[in-house]
Amino acid sequence: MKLQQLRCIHEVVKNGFSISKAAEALHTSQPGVSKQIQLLEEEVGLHIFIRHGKRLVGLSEPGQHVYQRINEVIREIKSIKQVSEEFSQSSLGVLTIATTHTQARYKLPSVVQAFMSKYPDVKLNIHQGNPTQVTDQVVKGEADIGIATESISHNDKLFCLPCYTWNRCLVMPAKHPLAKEKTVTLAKLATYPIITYDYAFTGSTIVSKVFHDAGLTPNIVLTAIDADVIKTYVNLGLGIGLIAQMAYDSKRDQGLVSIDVSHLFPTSTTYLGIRRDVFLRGFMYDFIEMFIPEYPKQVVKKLMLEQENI
Amino acid sequence: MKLQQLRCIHEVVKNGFSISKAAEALHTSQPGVSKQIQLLEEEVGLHIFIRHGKRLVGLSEPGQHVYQRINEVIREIKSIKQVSEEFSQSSLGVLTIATTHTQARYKLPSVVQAFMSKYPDVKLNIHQGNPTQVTDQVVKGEADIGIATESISHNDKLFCLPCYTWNRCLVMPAKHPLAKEKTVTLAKLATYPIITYDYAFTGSTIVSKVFHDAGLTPNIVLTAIDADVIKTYVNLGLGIGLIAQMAYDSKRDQGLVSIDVSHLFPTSTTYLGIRRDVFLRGFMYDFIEMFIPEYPKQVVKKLMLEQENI
DNA sequence: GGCTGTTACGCTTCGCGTAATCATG
DNA sequence: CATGATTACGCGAAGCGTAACAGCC
Repeated sequence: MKLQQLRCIHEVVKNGFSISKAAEALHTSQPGVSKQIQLLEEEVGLHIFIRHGKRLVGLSEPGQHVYQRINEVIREIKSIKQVSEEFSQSSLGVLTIATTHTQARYKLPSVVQAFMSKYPDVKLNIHQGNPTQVTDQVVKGEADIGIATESISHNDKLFCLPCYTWNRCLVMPAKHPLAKEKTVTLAKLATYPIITYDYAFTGSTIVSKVFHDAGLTPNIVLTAIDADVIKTYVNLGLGIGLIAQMAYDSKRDQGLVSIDVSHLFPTSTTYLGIRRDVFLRGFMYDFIEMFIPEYPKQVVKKLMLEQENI
Repeated sequence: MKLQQLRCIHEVVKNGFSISKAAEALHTSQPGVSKQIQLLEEEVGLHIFIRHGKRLVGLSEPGQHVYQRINEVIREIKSIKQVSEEFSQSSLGVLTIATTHTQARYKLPSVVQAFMSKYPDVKLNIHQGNPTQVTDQVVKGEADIGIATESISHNDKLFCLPCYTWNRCLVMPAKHPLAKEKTVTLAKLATYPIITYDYAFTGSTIVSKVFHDAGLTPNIVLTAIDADVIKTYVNLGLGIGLIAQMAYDSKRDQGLVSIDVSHLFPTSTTYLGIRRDVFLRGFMYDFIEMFIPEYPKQVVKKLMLEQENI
């Protein structure tokens, strides 16, 4: 068994079962990839891919198991390279952060700026997605650090640090009738058309649970992945926005007013998650400390060790 | 980077930093291994091994990190082969059980016998060790299944199933003064010389904790890894044995009497542990069911899935 | 017929084995 | 001087690229 064979399979799956694309990604020829896959399939004695004629269309059942392992192998290999980069004193490197729009837009910019000036040779990637995607990317090793709320802390493979707590607020045009009210109740809120995050009502998230427990059905007229889009539609008068507190800025969001609704919903906690078993480069620890000063390298290391064996 | 290079490093470390031994284990030549290691070290740009002259004597600090990753890679590769063996309908295979002497001697024999007659082509290995070693072997992938008490369930990487509960008993020669007592107290027990398991008093195990909490210091005169050895010395009159209930057999252990002391110690639970992220072959599920009929394949799978994301 | 994967073939490289050399205790 | 690691060298295999061929939509 050769590493190259595993890389081939990995890339083929990643590229939607296209051998040609995989070959390109691997900087090699199409026939080479084809051959390697066949060799591995021959060696393990089973078809990893499902083929329609000559075209690959999916993973066979054993193939799915094999692919899981291969993914882990590729991750570890990447990790080995990180170790080498770290110890060869190289200031070069890559840091990939997976996070939600709210973080990327309102919390990270200052941190990112500081980080980039301290580590000019580190390439910084920010992958955006909903909390589930963020968790996934970190688990798969596609991102080094994930920053998101709630669900990221529900995964065994991840080590999570609570960063800060926050709650929600409403945003609406200044002339909106609700803007004059002193206190908003859940019942009243449910009578207005609401625009909010699209993942807030998929699965059993906090917001949907609160309404459900109160026996109310909110009138969600529109959902979006990020607060900027939500605010845009709020400005158009399509509804009132239910967003994270930190996504409202009275200066920037002229024409909109915000009403705190932290009495209606439990506070949420934003977590930073990393894979437990991954090698962390110095600058990764540093990024964490820049983001949350309470967690310098030594503290993070200690916390991770403590969790390793209960 | 080549798999063979990783295998070389893995074997060299496993064989006490001997390139010659590693070469033998890999069925290849000494120079070949030497070369591959150099190539990898060159590629990652750092020395993985510490050398005294030409002899390898240990892992450098970066080397330790690298070695951890390599270990995982090797494990995954092994796992891929297991997948292939499983799906190619092969009845061939290897099942390695890590367990303590008590299990191996008193609980497993009937299970092993049944397993071997059902799967004559599966090679069965039993690794013996103390609970810590058992846990380690499963974590490292050197064993597929670990069966031990307590500490095995304290590891994040392992999925554990409670098997049964048990407690302790005393064994002593029939003519021993304590044999006439109706009930043994902890205080009285502490006045006699005791022979017990050697790991029962390392770390914060249940037995040592019970004595400590009572403000007593037991008089441990001798410790051994297994109950058979303990009983041998008890027979010689060197002390009374404190062993697991299931390790006493009134027929086999003629000349010894046992006194139940389950009122003095909390019950212990024996767990069966497997790595969460490993591929389990059909016969492995079957072994688990043979050992604990309450856990057939479907139940085990369901429990593992439930634990994956809380 | 355009896209995509497989087969064919030749070149180059790389891994591995043997033998010789070197360092160390 | 004996053990164990490195260097040297030659053979054979394997990976890869180009080109030609074959199945689908």
